[in-house]
Amino acid sequence: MLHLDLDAFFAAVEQRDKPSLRGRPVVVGGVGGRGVVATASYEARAYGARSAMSTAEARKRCPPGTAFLGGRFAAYRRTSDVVMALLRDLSPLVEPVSIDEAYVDLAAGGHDLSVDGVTELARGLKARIAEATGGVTGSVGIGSSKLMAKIGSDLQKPDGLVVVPPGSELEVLHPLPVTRLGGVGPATAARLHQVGVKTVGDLAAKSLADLVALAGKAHGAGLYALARAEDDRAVVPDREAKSVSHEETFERDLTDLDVLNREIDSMAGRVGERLRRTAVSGRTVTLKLRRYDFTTMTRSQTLAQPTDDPRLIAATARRLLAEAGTQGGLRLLGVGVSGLSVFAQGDLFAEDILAGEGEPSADEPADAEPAVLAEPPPTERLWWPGQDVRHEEFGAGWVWGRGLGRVTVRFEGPRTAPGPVRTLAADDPLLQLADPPDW
DNA sequence: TCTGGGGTCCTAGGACCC
DNA sequence: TCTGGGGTCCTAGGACCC
Repeated sequence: MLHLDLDAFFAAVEQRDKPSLRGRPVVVGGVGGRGVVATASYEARAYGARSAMSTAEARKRCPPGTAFLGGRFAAYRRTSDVVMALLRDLSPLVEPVSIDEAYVDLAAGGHDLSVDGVTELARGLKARIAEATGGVTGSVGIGSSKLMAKIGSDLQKPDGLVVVPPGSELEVLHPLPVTRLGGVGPATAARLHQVGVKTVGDLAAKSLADLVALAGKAHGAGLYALARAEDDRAVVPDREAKSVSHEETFERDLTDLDVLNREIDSMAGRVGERLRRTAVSGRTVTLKLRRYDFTTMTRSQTLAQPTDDPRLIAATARRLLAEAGTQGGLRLLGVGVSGLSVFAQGDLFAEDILAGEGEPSADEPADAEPAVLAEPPPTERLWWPGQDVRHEEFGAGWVWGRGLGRVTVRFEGPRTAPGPVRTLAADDPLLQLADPPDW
């Protein structure tokens, strides 16, 4: 198993693209009054800037001339894609953990798995990454499991390369602080320290029953196994998303319900757009709120049918906010959808709910009547339920598979104008189903 | 000018069902 | 005529990760 972790990734991309930033402290993250640091370059870390620190604190620590940047995620995404493609040249089993981190199952790539073999392979990979990205470096760890690969990549940052030879796992693992294990955060670390556990070796001396009592059933059993370097977690290349959400911390706490409701509409719009882009819908709408005193709560409601309709998501979230109240002011609101499935049921149904529940027109812009901006293009494609079809592939329509012998085509206007829904029978000529699958 | 934003997984209680 | 027992779904919160 190989683990790759790109070094100070966002800051490294900025330094690559802006030569004037090279060799200087760079901090990427929120630059507003309530921002936090996403990535600090190694030069900025020398002054004590760290990820997750408030940007205000980082400004105090870093000298004049430090660059504080808001971040250019499209550039980071492009660079990440280049790196992930290099990893996929090594093996079909690549699991991106985040934009700057991935596991690679080298065994599935048919490589020489000797220590010398994988060391050479990693050297070549690092060189290709630096070349293809214009100088972004990564730290590589290789071992007999995800655990050991990740521990290895962490051992020699930045620009590191550590191979943990099979058989030496416990030797490497046991002297390390427990906090190096994934899943041991501040809360678990504090509890472990209370019972005298500081290193992974200390952890390995605890009984399974002790750890389950301390950390719960699943977590306790997980710690027990990791302390023994027992880890058979597989590389999973394509994880399906389980939820989609958007949240926002305001520059100043907000109290006005009208203002907050407009924020909800905007966030529901973004969530709905992302659901549609990935051709999924969800049944559970969750409102997250953080009050003036940083207390955080969630309120959720599960609908009878999955939806991707921003209006229904917003109406549900608004109701949850009205029930929760805004007393004292809110510093954050978030809107999320979970319980995802691959088909969109019932935008007609959603219309019914919106129309049937009180003040619909008060919530709706005056020009809400759906606009058909374009007829569907003459199709040369076969569509069937469940098929993943991208917007640009067929112009103005969206296709949703329902698996019930019909296909819903949604005609989309500009981003702000949801279109009507037309349900087509399986034999509708629009679909040109030459060879209908067995629905 | 304390404390982001996007996620995942787990736990626990109550409702409900057979 | 003391108190069953699983299973699933829903909701809320917490811990954790990058």
